[in-house]
Amino acid sequence: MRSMRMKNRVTLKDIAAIAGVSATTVSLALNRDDVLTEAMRRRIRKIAAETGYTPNAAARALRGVRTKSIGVVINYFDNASFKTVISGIEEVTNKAGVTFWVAQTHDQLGREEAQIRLLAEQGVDGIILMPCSDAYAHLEAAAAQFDIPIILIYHNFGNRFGAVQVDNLHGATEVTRHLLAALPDRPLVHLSGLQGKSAQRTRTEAFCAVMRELRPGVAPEEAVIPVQRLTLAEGYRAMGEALRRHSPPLSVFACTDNVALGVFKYCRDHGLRIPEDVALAGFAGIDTLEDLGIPLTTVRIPDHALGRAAAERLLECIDRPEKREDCAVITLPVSLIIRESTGGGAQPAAPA
Amino acid sequence: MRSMRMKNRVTLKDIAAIAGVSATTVSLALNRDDVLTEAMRRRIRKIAAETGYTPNAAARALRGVRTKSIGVVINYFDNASFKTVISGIEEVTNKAGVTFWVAQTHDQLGREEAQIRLLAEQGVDGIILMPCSDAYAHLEAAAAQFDIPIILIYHNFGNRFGAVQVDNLHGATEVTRHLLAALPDRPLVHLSGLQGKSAQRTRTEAFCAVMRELRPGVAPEEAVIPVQRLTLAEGYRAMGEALRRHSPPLSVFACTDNVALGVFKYCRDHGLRIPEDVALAGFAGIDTLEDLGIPLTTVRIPDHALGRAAAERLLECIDRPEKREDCAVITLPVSLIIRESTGGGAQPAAPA
DNA sequence: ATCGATAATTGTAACGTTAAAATCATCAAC
DNA sequence: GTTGATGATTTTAACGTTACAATTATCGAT
Repeated sequence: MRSMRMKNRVTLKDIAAIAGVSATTVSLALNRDDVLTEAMRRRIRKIAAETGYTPNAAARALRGVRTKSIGVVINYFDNASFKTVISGIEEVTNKAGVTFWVAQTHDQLGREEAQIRLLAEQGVDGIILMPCSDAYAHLEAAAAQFDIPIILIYHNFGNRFGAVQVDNLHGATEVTRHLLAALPDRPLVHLSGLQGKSAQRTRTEAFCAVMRELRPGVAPEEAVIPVQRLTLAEGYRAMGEALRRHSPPLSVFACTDNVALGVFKYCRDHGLRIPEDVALAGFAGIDTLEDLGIPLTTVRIPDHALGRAAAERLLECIDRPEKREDCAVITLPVSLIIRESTGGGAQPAAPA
Repeated sequence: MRSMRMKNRVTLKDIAAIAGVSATTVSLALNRDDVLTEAMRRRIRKIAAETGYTPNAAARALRGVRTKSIGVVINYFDNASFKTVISGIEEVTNKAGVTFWVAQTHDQLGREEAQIRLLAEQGVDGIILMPCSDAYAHLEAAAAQFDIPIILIYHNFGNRFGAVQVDNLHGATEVTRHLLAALPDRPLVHLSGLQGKSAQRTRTEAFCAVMRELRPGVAPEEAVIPVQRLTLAEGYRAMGEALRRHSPPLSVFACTDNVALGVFKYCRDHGLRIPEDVALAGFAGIDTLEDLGIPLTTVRIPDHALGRAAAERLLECIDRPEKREDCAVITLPVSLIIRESTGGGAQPAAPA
């Protein structure tokens, strides 16, 4: 029993033989509701169910039919936003009977290109991509060659591709204003990500704009300390750098919660109190931090809604090819969450 | 230029036409090194590269050729182990030129079944599965119907499937012994996961065995407090339950780091000090906790090696079908990490 | 030059599905 | 009871690739 391998998947032809009809009839019975006799359709579907028939996706794809699958490409599987975006995507695709494949790029252009290509070769109907840089030539090539739509998330390339992002401008402006207002007497530095991607660039620019407005005495560039990657370790390193420029008390705006965690650790290791010695804010709230007792002021971004929006747009582009010309960039709102790392709820975000 | 969609992917036949040879020759040139003239092979490969040819995966799969892709199915994308297992898998598959698709089951049997089926239909050569229960009928069915191997991770179904797991018995025994030795005067409870899966069952059994040996006065069952899911919230709830049975000081062995985090939070919220009032140990170390300043005693499990081992075994089964009969369960060693949540490094694990 | 043997290349068929065209059945209307 | 029209079903062909059998080219030995 166990060793009996039924190597041969049951196929349309098999069912056709059992039912005494043609393969086409079986195909029609299984895929259409408007064409065969009710009785015939039911009879064939019953046989299909009993024999455990499953359509051969390869044959379908070869025939040029939708595979009802999409690809999702992100930088790292352990990106803090990943699980939430994915759940948003899943919500939409599940409802539409579409499955998705996930791949990671390690934030390397070569891998991004390879993964996109692989997904396309596997016959996905479209791709949701968190790009690792501003480069897009390979994306245009792939989209054209395989004739599939690509929707970007978190970043945008001007209006070259459809994209869903968050309001980095507003978020970073708010955080910066908050830090300056809450602790007007302290120097403020910004631990800033590499400027190769739109989201990071926008945050940094917003920071500089607010600084120019409210701290006219300081050259904003002086207050920007670059981190090479958005990691805890880099945040730790950059915080050391910051303290070489300013002695506490000090305010810090980290471009990412992950980077902010590096600052937390640095302070713990060096006996600096938050917020007394170092006021700290992050960005792109890791929502588990609160439960872990890490009260970080941050900007919460709507990862779930972003995933939903991206999936909805992609499915629309797949169904209606004319929609692919629409390269609008959707920007979702963000919200400032004030916690103890910047002095606690002293300044409510809005009157109750 | 941009609007020019070259709907037609270049195919073997196209290259054949350009080169003035047959499609078969092109296929040979691209896939084999031992059959054509060196010159011919080079000439054709050059054309293929220039035209941007990519093989049609669907056609290959239909022909019954390996797709060089495998499926990885886990419970949740935000499972703390996920990113590390995946990186282990990726290391092996990358080297072999194999890609993988990832899917999640939400720990629901129905979804597990559906995802496996979908992956199989897409033509993967094999599947690595973190099962959501002890049920395996659907797995045997899928493995037989699609003639693909399945390797389990983290859990095992006796010797019915090849599996790679960690030494839960040893790990749980060590933690329990450590807690009893470090704090001999306190009551000890175990927050225990649902017993439907082998890993959780083994941990609970190990706990009970040690208790029977070293605390003969207590019925081990009395010391077991079940959690319904392996979440922080459930850990929080269960901790309340524990404190209804025993007043502090108390020792707690949580079946999972996630559950232990719930205990941490409970203690923070209720003014209980760790380890003074509550000594706490977890399992399956979340390696970021240390950096976050959460000094949890735990059992570190080798997620990366586990991913590697599973991928290696799967690829072997794919290449050599006779290996599929080998349903051995590989058990990887674990290590006890002692931190402050059980009183710190007072008891070194082994003499230096 | 012719034959044999070996290497290089090609033609054919098939994988499972479905769009489109073709055939067949049914039945109302004259 | 033949005609037309409508609906149900089938035949044919094709998607791109590769295993296999068949063919053709090459070249050394006679």
